[in-house]
Amino acid sequence: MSQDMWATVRPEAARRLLLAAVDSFAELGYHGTSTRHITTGAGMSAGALYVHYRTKADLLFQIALIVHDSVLATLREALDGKEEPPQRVRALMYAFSSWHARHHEAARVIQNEMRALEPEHAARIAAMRRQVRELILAEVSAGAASGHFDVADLPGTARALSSLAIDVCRWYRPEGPRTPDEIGALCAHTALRVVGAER
Amino acid sequence: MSQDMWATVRPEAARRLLLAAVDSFAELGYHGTSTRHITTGAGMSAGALYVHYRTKADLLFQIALIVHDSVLATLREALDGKEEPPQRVRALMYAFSSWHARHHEAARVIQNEMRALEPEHAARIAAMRRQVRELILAEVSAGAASGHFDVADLPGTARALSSLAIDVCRWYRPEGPRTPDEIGALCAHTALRVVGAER
DNA sequence: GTCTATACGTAGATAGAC
DNA sequence: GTCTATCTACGTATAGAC
Repeated sequence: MSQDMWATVRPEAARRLLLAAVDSFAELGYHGTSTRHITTGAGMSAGALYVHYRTKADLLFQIALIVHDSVLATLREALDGKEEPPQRVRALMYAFSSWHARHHEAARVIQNEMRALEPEHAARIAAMRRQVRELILAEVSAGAASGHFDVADLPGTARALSSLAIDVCRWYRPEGPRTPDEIGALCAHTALRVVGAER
Repeated sequence: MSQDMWATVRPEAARRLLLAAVDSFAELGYHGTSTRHITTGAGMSAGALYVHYRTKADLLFQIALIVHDSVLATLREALDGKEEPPQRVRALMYAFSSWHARHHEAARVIQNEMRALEPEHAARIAAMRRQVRELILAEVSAGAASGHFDVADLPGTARALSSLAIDVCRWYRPEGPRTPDEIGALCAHTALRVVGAER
C-alpha cells in the first residue's frame, strides 16, 4: 500500500480516471473540476466515467479511502519495531510529514474537499482521520508517561505535531529546495523539540 | 483594522454580502457557493450582488485584501515595543495563531480558495503572503543571530512556526475546549521550544 | 439600490450505437 | 467498455421596471 497507493485500483481505466481526478481536484478543487475535465485528463470521453464510478462524489470517496488506508499503513509500518518513545515519535513524524510531501496533491484533496462527500461516506472518512489523531496522541502520551518527554498539554501537543506534518502538503513544491526525506527529517527533529525530548 | 476587520466595508449592503460570502466560501468552498446563496444569506435577491461587486471572483478578491491587511496589521502591532527575540516570537506567534482561531472561517477561505482569483489579483495577494512569511523569518533569524535561539535551518524553522499557527484554522472549532487566547498561548510556547529558546 | 425576469453557457448524469 | 448525443438543472451575469 505504501509502495504505490494506487496500484490496487483495477481495471486500469478506473485507475487512470482516479489519478486524473486527484490531479484536477488538487489543482481546481472538487467543485471547480468538471467530470469532462477528469475524463479528458484520463484520455477518455465524457460518458466513460460512469462505467467505473457511480457519481463524481463517489470517485472522491474512493480516493479518500485509498489515501487514508495509505496513511494509516505508513504510520503503523513506521512504528513497527521501534521501542523507545523518542525513536517512535521520530519515526512517526518522519513518515507522516514525508508522506505529505510525496503525496502533496492527494493530501491537499483530502484536507480541502472532504465536505463534498455524502454524509455516510464523510462519517467513514472522519473515523479514519480520528484513528490517525489517536495514533499520534498515544505516542505523545506514552513518552510523557515514561518521562522521556516534557509535555504539559497532551492533546494540544499532539495537535501541534499533526499540524507540522499535515501543513507540509499546503506549502510543499516538488521544485523547491527540500526533498520529502529532508522534510521528514526536519519535521521529526522539530517534533522532538516540541515534546521536550531534545537531545 | 484588528478591532473589526470588516468595519470599513461600506455601504452596509456591501458588507452584508461580503460576510455572507465568507460564511459560504468557508463552508462550501468558492466553486461550491452560488451567487444566489450569497445574496440569500445577505437577505437580498439574486441581482443585488452585481451592484456592489463586478463578479464573484472580485468579491473573493476584496475578502482576501481585507483579510491580509488585517493579518499584517495584527502581526506588526504584536511586535510593537517588544525588544528581546523570545518576547517578540512569543508575541508574534500568540497574535498569529489566535487570529487564525478567531477568524478561522476567513482564514480557511484564504488558505483554500485563492486559486480562484484572476492572475493579477492572485499576484497581489501572493505578495502580501510573502510579507507575512518574511516577517516570521526575520524574527527567527534575529533570535538565532543574537544567540537567544538555537536554529540550524532558518527557513525550515520559520516554516514550522507558520504551520503551527496557520493550521489552527483547519482544526479549530468554536465549541471546542480551547479559547483563541489559550491557543495563542499554546502555540507561542510551542514555538519557543521549536526555536530552542525553552526557558 | 433593489427587485424580477431572463439570456446563455456549462454542469452532472443517462441512452443507445458500436 | 467506450463512444456520441442528449436530457435537465443550475450557474453567472445582465436588462429593465420600480
